[in-house]
Parts: sequence; C-alpha cells; structure tokens
Amino acid sequence: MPEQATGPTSLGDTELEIMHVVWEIHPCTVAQVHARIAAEREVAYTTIMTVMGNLARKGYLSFTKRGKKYIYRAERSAREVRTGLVRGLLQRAFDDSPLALALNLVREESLSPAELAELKEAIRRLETGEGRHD
Amino acid sequence: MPEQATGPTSLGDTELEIMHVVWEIHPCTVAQVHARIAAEREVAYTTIMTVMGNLARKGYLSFTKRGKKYIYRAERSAREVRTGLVRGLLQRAFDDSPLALALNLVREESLSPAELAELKEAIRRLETGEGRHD
DNA sequence: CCGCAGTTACTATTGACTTCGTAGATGGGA
DNA sequence: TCCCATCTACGAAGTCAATAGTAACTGCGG
Repeated sequence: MPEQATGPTSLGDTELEIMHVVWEIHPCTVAQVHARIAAEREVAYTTIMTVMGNLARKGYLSFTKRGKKYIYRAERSAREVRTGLVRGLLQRAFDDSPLALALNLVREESLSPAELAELKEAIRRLETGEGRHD
Repeated sequence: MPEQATGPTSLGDTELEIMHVVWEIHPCTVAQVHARIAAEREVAYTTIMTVMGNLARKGYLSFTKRGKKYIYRAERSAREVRTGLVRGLLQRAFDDSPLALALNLVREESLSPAELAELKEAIRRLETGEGRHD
C-alpha cells in the first residue's frame, strides 16, 4: 500500500493552501477561495473546486448547498492540522522527540532576540502552570 | 506543472527511512539497508534498491562500485535534511515563522520539565552568544 | 571452466495529488 | 418566461512515491 503521507491522512500543498484560506474567511465559497489563491498564482477555478471536494470527502471541510452555490466550512481547526503535521515531522525526522525539533529550531532558524524572549516567556508560563493566554 | 512536494526537493517516507539507516551505518550496501529495514517491516530487496537509486539520482546518496556490489554514501547530512524538512513545514503551515512552530511545540507536545529546562538552557546559550557545543 | 547465489537493471502497477476541460444544472434579471 | 452568466459534476491526464517482479550480470567456489 502506497503511503507517502506526512501524517495520518496528510494534506498536499494545494490542499493545505486552500485550508488556510478557509480558516481565514471561514464560511466561504469556492469562488472566494479561488479569487484569493488566483491572486498569487495562476490556477483554474475547477482545480480549486476539485480539491475542495476532495477535502470535504476526507473530512477536512463540510458544505451546505445554498441556492446554486455551496458554502464550505472547516471541519478541522488550524491548530489540529498543524499539530498533525508537526507530529508527522517528529516521527519522520526527529525520532519522535519534540525537544530535538525545538532545539533544531532555536539553533538553526535564527530567531530574533525578541522571539527568543517570547519563547522563554512561553516556557516559563508552562513551568509555572499558568494557563495559556493567546 | 504538478508539484506535490513538501519542500524544495522533499523526501518520501521510505526515502527518509533509508536515509536514516545510511546516516547510521554510513558507507553501506543495499543489502545492509534492506536487512535493517526488513527487521521492522516487510519490504522487498528491490524496493530498497529502487529507492536508493532514486536518492542517488536526486543527489542525496552517491555510490561507488566495488566488485559486484555498490557502496553507498550519504551526500547530505542528517542536519541538512532535517533543516530542509523543517523549512518546508514552516512554509506550508506556520507562515514561515519559526517562533510559531516553537510555541506550538512547547504548548502542544508536552515536554517534560527536564526538556523544558534543556530548551531554556539552549536559548540562554544563544542569547549570551556562546558558541554551540554539540 | 561452470554454475549458483547474490546484485543490479529495467519495467510495471498502484495510489495520491494536482491540474483543468467540457458538459450540464441553476437561478436571477430583462 | 427565457437567457446567460455562474456554478457544479464528471472525469481525464500527468507527475511522483512506493512497491515489487523479472531479467541480466557477476564473481567466487568447486
């Protein structure tokens, strides 16, 4: 069985690109998603439609018919999907060690002093048991 | 032009699995890699061979013929590849923000107190300008 | 020298993702 | 009501990773 997945049921580039738009606009139509993506690269309306249909089939999106157009809604949050992608990467390349990935990040991705401070602050809050406050 | 890559030149699951073995054994043969992977899951010798050939074609491995067998060597370090994978994930799902990924990690992946401490220590070393010391 | 065991070369298949064209359905405005 | 602009349905084609079977080659042991 072929399984090129990055995670359980991984998303391709276009699929993820579309999810980002849906997360942003939330209840939205194919036309809205297409308009947004077509602003950045050339892509056919039908391509967006097909991929959104696939995403609905996979459970990432749902839709309701309204008049002649379909209104799509995200069925999985950005956080859920991101976490899944991170888990996939951890498994594939970091021996399931979040720490290893975190260390790689701070060492290789040149965070700014402000970002380092923010990260430290987040760690401190975790350590002191404070709830998150986005 | 189809382009389903996760990154610049992304690696599939099996490809990455093989790279891990090659990094570990370093100069190694197809037979060695196959033995190692077959210990964990059923896979044909020829499958490993094909994938290693692909990896060589992509520049991730190189080989020299010695007698009737080929000796493979890694052309890209684990660090390089991991960094590439991280970059791909950042681009695909974290708006190119290493900080966002790092925050997600510490918040969602339940690091142990010891790990949090280690991460903080790594950050401190970076901030104080100490060279890394793996 | 010969042949078997092990290796590589070549090719085919399957499934996933991406892409898009064509045809058909729909509904609001003239 | 009727038309057309818009939207969906269907499906075909291309690429790529993964898998593996078969054929061809090679070198050592007898």
